[in-house]
Amino acid sequence: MSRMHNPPHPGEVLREWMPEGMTVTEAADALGLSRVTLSKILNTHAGITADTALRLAKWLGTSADLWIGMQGQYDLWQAAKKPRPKIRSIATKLAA
Amino acid sequence: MSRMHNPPHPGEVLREWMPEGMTVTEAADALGLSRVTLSKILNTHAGITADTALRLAKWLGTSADLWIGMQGQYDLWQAAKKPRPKIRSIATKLAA
DNA sequence: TTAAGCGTTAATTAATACTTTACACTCAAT
DNA sequence: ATTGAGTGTAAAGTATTAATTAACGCTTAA
Repeated sequence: MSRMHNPPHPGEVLREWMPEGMTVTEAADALGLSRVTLSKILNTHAGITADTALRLAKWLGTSADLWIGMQGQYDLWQAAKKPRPKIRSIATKLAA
Repeated sequence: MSRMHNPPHPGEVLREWMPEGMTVTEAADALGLSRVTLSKILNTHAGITADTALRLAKWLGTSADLWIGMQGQYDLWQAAKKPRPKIRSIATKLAA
């Protein structure tokens, strides 16, 4: 099976997980990140690192996997948009 | 459920996928990467980027997901070893 | 003994995450 | 109307990391 298309930036999803009424400033403090860094993530201007995924997991009680996986899907989708040299499948070669 | 522990570096796994008798030089050519870059990956001295994952997928006929996911698990595991400030779970806070 | 293949290093370039500082904006409360 | 909190964003600096090419020394097979 192939993959979801146009996967969301993890920041968009994180938005939904943010506790009601909690400010970005408070959340950044809770996570031990700067306000700027968290703001960038929430506004899709920075990605989730493994370290950040672990912080989110602790904070929200999710798996770290969820966040790192989301970032991976997003990265893949973005990368797929860019040009890349044609690569011959090994199967094609073996069949030849 | 939690996650596999000590997940392999993607390079180790890639080793197993390398077609019998194919040289590193040939594989690097097929992937459009330099020999140095592929060698580093295979010897666990560099990671798999989204771009590289897409190349491997094309070449080997796997999903790109497989490779990016493996890298994510590896990164997570490595990051988990490093010290990180204690983070209070939101659940704890809500319970308070 | 040559040539191929390999691992590795070095030097360089390019992204990208993170920090702090700073500025301008909105909005609610006084 | 002015303050203050919260926000988004930009700039400047640090650090990490993936990629390149060039080069070296090693091993192995022809």
